[in-house]
Amino acid sequence: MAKLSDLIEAFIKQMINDTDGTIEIQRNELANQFNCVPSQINYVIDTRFTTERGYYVESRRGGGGHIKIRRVSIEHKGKNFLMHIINSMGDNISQQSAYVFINNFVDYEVISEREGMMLKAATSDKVLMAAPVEVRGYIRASILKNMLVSLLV
Amino acid sequence: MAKLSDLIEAFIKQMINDTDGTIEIQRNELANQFNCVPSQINYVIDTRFTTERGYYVESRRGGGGHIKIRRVSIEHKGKNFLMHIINSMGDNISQQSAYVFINNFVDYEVISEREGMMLKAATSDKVLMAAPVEVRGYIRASILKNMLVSLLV
DNA sequence: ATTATTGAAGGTCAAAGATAGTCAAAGTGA
DNA sequence: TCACTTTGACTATCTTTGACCTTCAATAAT
Repeated sequence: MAKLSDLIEAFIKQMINDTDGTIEIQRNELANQFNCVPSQINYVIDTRFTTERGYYVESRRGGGGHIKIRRVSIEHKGKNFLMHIINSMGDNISQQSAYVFINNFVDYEVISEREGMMLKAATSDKVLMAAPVEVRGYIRASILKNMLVSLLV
Repeated sequence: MAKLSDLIEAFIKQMINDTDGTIEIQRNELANQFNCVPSQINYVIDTRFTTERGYYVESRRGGGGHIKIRRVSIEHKGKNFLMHIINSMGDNISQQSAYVFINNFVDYEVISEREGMMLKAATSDKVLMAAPVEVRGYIRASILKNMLVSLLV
């Protein structure tokens, strides 16, 4: 018997294929269809629909809450390049290192200067000051990758 | 009934678009149309049509009372407007609140949709997961403001 | 003319309801 | 054994509801 998570993964991918690349699900409802606990949906999303694999995920809690999953397109050559770089990034990145990535993207015209500025603003040390020093690099990596993937949507 | 608030928000925005930017509603009447309690109208206004989000709200009680919602005028678009909003933002912002800001900027055409996506990507709960929950709102506010300021350059 | 009363709005706030997220222990299988 | 999966108790966030409060305009009472 195939693993439940694999089934859920396949199901979600099918849904995405059936649409134009974006779906919106309700965690509880989906968990119900698969007879599993709701948090298993999170597990599937966290392990299979990551930025590294080219997915952009948003969610909202409370009444009317939902999870939105978008598959980004990597058909264009610039996009493919970007995806490779995202995959090569670690999950703990310094400001300096982030800026090197960003400058390169601008140099290679993968992103615009304006976008580069926004990326730098979002990944600067200054902006993460309120975060404990041990986790800044992780947050920065997460922000950087998520923003880059959002550009591929 | 899921997403009632979103429906009401959309309805009000539509009304505003259909006019020259100012509408006058009666709380009870609107609540009636949506089959909800009157105070839900307040909830929608308080969370989506605040001054800092580009709307000006006035109201009057008693007989003939009403709520007037005005969208900040076209003349105030652009850098000054953005700067003004940035200054009025608190320093602790939830994802939901950030997204409302961002949606409004896109609506106002102060930023592009692509830039809106990047802002959302950078201010999502998901991306700040590694930060202690008590400081997330502060980091988010910092990211949001810094990114917006970077657009003013 | 002045004041008191009343009914018709809108405002507040906190509890209850509805979702989703987290984390770590327990289970599984190669 | 070791990495991956499954579960569930606990947490965080957003929405809906309702009881109670405040304000205003019209008008009745003095």
